[in-house]
Amino acid sequence: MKVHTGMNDEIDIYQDLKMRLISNGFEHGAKVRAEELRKVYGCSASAVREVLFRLAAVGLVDFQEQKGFRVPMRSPQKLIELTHVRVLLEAEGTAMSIRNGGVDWEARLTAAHHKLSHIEKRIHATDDPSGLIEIWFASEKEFHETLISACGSETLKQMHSRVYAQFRQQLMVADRNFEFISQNIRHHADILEAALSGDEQLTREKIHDHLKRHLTGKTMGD
Amino acid sequence: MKVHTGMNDEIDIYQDLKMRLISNGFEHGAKVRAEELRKVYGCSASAVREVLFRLAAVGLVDFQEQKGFRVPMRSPQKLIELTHVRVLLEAEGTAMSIRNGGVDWEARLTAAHHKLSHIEKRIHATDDPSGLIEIWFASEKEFHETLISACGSETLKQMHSRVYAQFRQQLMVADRNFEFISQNIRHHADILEAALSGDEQLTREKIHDHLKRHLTGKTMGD
DNA sequence: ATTTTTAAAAAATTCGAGATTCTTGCGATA
DNA sequence: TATCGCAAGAATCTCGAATTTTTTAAAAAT
Repeated sequence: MKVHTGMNDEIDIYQDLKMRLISNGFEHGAKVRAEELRKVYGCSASAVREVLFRLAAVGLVDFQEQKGFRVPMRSPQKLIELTHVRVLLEAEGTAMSIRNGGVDWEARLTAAHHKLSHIEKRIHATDDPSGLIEIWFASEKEFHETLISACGSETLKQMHSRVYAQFRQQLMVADRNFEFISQNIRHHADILEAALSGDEQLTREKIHDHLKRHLTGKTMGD
Repeated sequence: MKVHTGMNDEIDIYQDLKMRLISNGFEHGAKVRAEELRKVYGCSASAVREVLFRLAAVGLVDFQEQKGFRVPMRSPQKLIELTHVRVLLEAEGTAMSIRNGGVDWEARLTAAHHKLSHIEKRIHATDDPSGLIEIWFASEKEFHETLISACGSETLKQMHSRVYAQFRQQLMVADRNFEFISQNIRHHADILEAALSGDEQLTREKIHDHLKRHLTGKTMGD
């Protein structure tokens, strides 16, 4: 039997750092020093270094020879680019899912939407949604991943996963009032409806509509 | 003054390994042991390990926790998936280049095509094109990268670069007779012509036509 | 004969110290 | 006063040994 020592495995370090990076637990543009994180995780600098390399692979930290690691800067331009590629992949993947998915996929999509919708209504109803943000993040991710889950292309899914993570990282998540939430409820319902109707083109449009406010360069609010 | 010691910098290791991986210098599915490559490059295993992590970022090696690195297996399915995503990104990027590129881009594209066309004609004319393969690879890459070079999205270009490398890795390059070359000459010319005409939709189709034989699951020959 | 256990070998990972490279601040020179 | 050079300090990178995990092989048990 394994004893819980308080030390963390590398996977935990990876997941923990990934979460911190995506949920803006670091200042954008700040250095990420392996030597400092070493103390936090109770391991050597090399171990952290490796994890950082793996995170750089996903694009969540930037790596530069002899300069170490940095949290990517936030920029309207980058958000636009990521949104653009995300829509491209997500619309294509969803269209493929519609063709290949069948009842099983429709069931999973409905389930994912049900959960997401539930959270969003709770957020919409309350004054202080801060405690629900984490759950909402997870549900949103699951819904959008379910959309493309039956596309049949691991390559496309991996690609989407990377873009999605970087997209998230570019958004500001701190102290916002979730004004967009009622709009989002509508969007997600529209996407679900279009997908279940089997109308590929309509679904593509709904996905595009859902994300198009991030293509203007004006919004950094979610 | 620096003395040439025969030791290689990490960047050299990276480039060298990348080339070996793309040009099928390893057996597919084979393990890539840092401990073995250490001797080849005259450095420690950790240094190689880091390089391998960076290559795993591009998808040229697979990494698994506690299992080390492996050359990705070749499979018709994977080639189809990579081709699909590649067409998606390349068609989109080229369409954007057509909109944003201007004369400068057209000039660069014409130049890239000129070089590529030159090589392809030489290959078409000779009996033993083996000495020209490397140059052809580089020219083909440059042409396709030039297509999307004016798209204005670093994100899209990076994504494409990854997919392109993996796509290449999936192809068999050994001892083939370049029967496809005359077909390719036509394809590349068609793409150039469509792009210069400013017809986005036509260009998308020509790019798709160029790569569609890899979408059938029957071709592994280039 | 097949499965399970156990032990040895091999491989992958971690570690901390030493080497290298970059950054910073002070002083010399123009 | 501004620019350049230099040195001290800090950060990054490299290394080979030590540790942990996986794999292999042989022996024991069913």
